[in-house]
Amino acid sequence: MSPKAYEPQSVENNFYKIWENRGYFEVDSNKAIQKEGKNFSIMMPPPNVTGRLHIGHALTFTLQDIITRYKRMDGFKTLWQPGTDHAGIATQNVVEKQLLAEGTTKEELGREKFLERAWAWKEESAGIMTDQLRKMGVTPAWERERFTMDDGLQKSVKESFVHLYNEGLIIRGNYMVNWCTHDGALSDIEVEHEDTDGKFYHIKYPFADGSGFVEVATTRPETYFGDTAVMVHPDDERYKDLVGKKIRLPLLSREVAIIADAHVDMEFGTGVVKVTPAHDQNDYEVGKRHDLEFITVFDEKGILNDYAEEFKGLDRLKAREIIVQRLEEEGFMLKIEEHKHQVGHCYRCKSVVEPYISKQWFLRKEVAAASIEKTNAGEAQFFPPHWINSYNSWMGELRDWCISRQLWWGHQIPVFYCDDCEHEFASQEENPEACPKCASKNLTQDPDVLDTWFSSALWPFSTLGWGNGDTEMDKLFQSDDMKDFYPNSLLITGFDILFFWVARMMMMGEHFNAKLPFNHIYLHALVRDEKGDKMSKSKGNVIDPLDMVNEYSADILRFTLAISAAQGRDIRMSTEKLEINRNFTNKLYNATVYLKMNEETFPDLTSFCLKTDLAKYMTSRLNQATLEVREALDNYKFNDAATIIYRFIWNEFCGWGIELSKADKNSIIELGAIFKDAMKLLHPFMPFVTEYLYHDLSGTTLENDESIMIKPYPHKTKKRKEEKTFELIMDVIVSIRRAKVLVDLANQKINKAFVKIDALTDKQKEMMLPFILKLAKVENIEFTEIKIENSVSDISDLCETFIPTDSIDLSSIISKLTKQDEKLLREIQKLNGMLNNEKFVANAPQDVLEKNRSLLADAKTKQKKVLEQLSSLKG
RNA sequence: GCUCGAUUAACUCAGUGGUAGAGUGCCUCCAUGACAUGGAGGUGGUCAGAGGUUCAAAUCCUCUAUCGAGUACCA
Repeated sequence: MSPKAYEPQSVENNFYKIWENRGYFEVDSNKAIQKEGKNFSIMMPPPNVTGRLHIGHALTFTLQDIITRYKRMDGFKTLWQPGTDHAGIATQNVVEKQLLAEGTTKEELGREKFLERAWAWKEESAGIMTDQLRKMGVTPAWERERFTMDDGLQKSVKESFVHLYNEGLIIRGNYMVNWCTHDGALSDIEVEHEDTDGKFYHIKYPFADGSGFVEVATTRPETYFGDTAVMVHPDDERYKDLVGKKIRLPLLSREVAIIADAHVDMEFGTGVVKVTPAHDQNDYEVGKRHDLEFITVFDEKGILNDYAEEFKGLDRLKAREIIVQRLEEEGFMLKIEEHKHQVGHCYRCKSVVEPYISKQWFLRKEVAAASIEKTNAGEAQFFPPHWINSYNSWMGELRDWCISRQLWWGHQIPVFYCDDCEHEFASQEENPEACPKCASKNLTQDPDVLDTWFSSALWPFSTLGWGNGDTEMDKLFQSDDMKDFYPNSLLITGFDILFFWVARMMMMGEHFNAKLPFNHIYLHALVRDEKGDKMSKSKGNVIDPLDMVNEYSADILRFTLAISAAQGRDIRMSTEKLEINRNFTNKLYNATVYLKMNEETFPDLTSFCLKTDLAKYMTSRLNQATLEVREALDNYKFNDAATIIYRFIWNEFCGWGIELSKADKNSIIELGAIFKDAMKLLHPFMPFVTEYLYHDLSGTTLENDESIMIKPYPHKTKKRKEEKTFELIMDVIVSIRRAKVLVDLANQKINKAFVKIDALTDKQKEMMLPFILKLAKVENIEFTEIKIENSVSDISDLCETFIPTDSIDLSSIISKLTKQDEKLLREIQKLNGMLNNEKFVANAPQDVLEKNRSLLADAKTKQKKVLEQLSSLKG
């Protein structure tokens, strides 16, 4: 006995295991339907091995799976490459926290032991993540799962690094970088600028000769120990004579000169600016222009050094208040203003980021030139297209990318220093034997690791074996992979990592393969809560996708995300939407129940010729839906594709197809075949329920038969001539139902109705009749060419219908209408009485007056309609 | 500051030159043999505002308003 409703929990896990065990997710699972030369590849954006899947993952992987399943069914040799990312800073922080909880630190453990811990954590976390992905029903080629630090990918990172190093595109130098006192050097985009309420400190900078002072304003007074000049604008009349004069820094014995530099904005502040070349990006440039001294005043942890004299040993931020207090005591503080400005924070640990001079490795921006050109020449296409603007504006102002990180977890930089001759060289070997210059065996590897995004940037081709050597060849990748799958057909990811990841893949992919890594780049938006707020742990409005899978089903979550995924628009997630789509799965299930009530099993649509007019009509509509779904999917309009299927199944197939079949039982077996094809259309969106119902209708089981997921996706057939007649049938039925409502006979069977349609053939009439009788609930239909008197009528788009009033008992309707008329008359009289009363009009509040007037108008309109109906019924 | 996006029915949103759409809600009716997680019929919109182009504008152009995002910068 079938259960009353579809039970996803008992289906989903079981089906997934069968699919995976049968290798359906792997490249050649659809060999039987593959067509020569049709290849499709897409790389999974590797989730970080730091935790659990969130709703954004659910969206991105759902969309990727929809396209993958579609392409696989459509005969493409399909690769969806899975994997996880080592996520340097984030993962190291997670492991450090674990150590902290155990009362130890990574320094106590040592680098080697720490890395063992990190690897153990990685194994655990990656396992959790991929299990969660399986719950979503997604189908990447799991046998090829990669990790950004596995053996092969370590090799490809070294390969690319050594290559770029030898080309002079990777350089090392002392530059001003973004420095996090917790996480070390960061790239420009790893700094989040936030509006902050700060203070503007106006400090007295006295002339060294005691002849007065200038007023200098700063937001970071703790940096003044590193001042090596004071500057004014060369055209500033106020300060022209001061240039060249000496300043004695407050509380210090050090003297600095006043210089002129056009960088100064005369309008802002006092027009006099302190210059701290070692702690400010602009001052750094000024320092170089004027050959100033670069004085660093705090160490890598942010602790003030000797230059801060009495404040030495304090954290630079904690010291600020103390310094300000001292300046006040000594009379150097002129005033303190409230000041809104932007302060950079570390995107991982939220510490205040400092501009800091440090020796780091950089990838020179020149590496991106060709990729920018090719993108603009149209070699890769963005969806939605406006993203190319953001891409260009960022690429256009690209700066050298700081790629070294002061971490242990990651790809250690493959550069070695000779302890004897100081020669520096890059090597792919793990432990090079000797210095290539002096043959010394005393070599030291650079202790830093590479920015995580460096290895991610190689992902579209490193996973295809590029630079892997023969590590795991034939298992994780094949020798033809680069030929078959590069460039990747498509990238799907969130717009928030356009710069972090997409841009970097573009430059690296182009540099190493002379082709951009993607043909299409689809950037999806953010998932928000039902009020449109961003989800965050602190707000407590996070929706856990796994909870949704358990509460509803993977199918329902996936369909909800897909039908909401309009290009370039954020998605508002709500339980209401999930419920709507749960109702949809219920509809699918009950349609199947109906079909099976009438037939035991149903053939495939392609295996026989349709006989009934209804099935021919429905197949024509299915064809239209198929056309539109394919068009939508080919353009990554997931919401449109899902909507088209939803409407076809609910409104057309269930709303009309099933209802009409009640007048022609011979059509049911054919409708079942059509429904099975609709399940194929829907399969990429709702893989489980479609698999279940497909087999249920076929009289097979997944256990004993082939899956729907490697059957051909429906193709367009042709539009059928039956559509026209069925449009008439439906119009007549709706028209008669409307007319019945007029005489209060909705849902009741009536004896007779007339239908007036111009130019109808006898054959059409014959085809139409049984459907109209059944669905309009009429005993007799007569086609007419003239208007019928003594009847209620309905004028529709394609027809006019008449229900004769002589054949039905009108007395109850007439008495009901008469009563209504009497009641309305009393109401009108009462309102008229009030409104004709001068005293009432003069004294009643305006709103009461208006309300009564509008009530009167409504009552009059209603009465008019009632009287019209009465007179038409009385004939 | 610059760039991009959004503004369409009560709500959530589709709709890139050709008679304004869907789902939900709302109103009226219905326990009818797939489904009340449902069915039937209906109500509901100066497409943010103002100009312009066009035979024709929600759609293209210009400006304005409001909201959102990114990015740069003021020491």
